[in-house]
Amino acid sequence: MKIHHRSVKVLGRGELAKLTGCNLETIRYYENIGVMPDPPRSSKNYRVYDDGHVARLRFIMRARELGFTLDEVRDLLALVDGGAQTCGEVQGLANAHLANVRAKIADLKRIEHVLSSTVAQCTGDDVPDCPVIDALTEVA
Amino acid sequence: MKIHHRSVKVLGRGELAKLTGCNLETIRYYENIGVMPDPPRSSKNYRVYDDGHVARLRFIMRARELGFTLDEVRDLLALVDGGAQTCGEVQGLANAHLANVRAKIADLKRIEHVLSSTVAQCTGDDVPDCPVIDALTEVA
DNA sequence: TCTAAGGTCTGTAGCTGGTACAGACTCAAG
DNA sequence: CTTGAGTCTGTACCAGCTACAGACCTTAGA
Repeated sequence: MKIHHRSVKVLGRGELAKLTGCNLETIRYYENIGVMPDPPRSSKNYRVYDDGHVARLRFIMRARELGFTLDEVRDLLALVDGGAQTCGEVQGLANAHLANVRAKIADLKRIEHVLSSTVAQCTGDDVPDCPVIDALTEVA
Repeated sequence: MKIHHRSVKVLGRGELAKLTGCNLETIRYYENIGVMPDPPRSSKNYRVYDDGHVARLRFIMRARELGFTLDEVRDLLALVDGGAQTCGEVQGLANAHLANVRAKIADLKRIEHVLSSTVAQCTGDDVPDCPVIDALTEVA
């Protein structure tokens, strides 16, 4: 798998995984669900990747790091692949996702508030009475 | 299923669901995974619940609302069931969970920051160039 | 040249936390 | 008696991976 061809490095699946930090099996999964293209195969049916695959996988991984779902990633990629994406369209997707992220933050902050204020009432002693249990048990 | 017995109301699965707001199927799921006990059965094999089941299901639902995983719920219930829980033990579990919640908030805030500052650079025009795509594409 | 270690191939099962549906049975009201 | 609603079971499905079995292939060392 160390073949050079017109300065385009050709990679096996393991090398792509190592290069991108992506899990080996995840690459195959992304191909199955169609966010990564089915790569060409060697004579012995081994997947053969190039720079384009590296770039696309990195794109996907960055989008995932930013919390985009794979469906959202698909939408982003569809725009990019179409070659006719506009800043406005992409901005729309990103803003929709941003709204989700902000909603999750709000949820978690609410949870954090309830938890921390309840735990703050704990004595931490070896006694059975506990404000946390009370909060979970009490009839709202 | 409207039988009264020494002032202990007996409930069917649908009534338990309605009373707690829990999904019907979720109740069975909780029994399968062991966070809810297998209830006694009627002569025709129907599940029969009482006040104790209502209280336990509410406990579970409140813990879930506070973001405890079902594993964490199991731990909380094990302490309560043991009857020998101490405030210190419960506090430990709650604090561990609180740390997870805070970590998630921090992650999401980081994401929110990256996303919002990138989207802010968008013109939103019908042009193909887009700062969001650039951020996802650029070689880090 | 042989062999052993590693990479790759496929399909499939597992994880969390549910949700949903099919087909059989049962119960209550009209 | 019939009809509609409730319940029973097992099973499949969702996201987003991860892991493993068993077969094949490649490469390095002896």
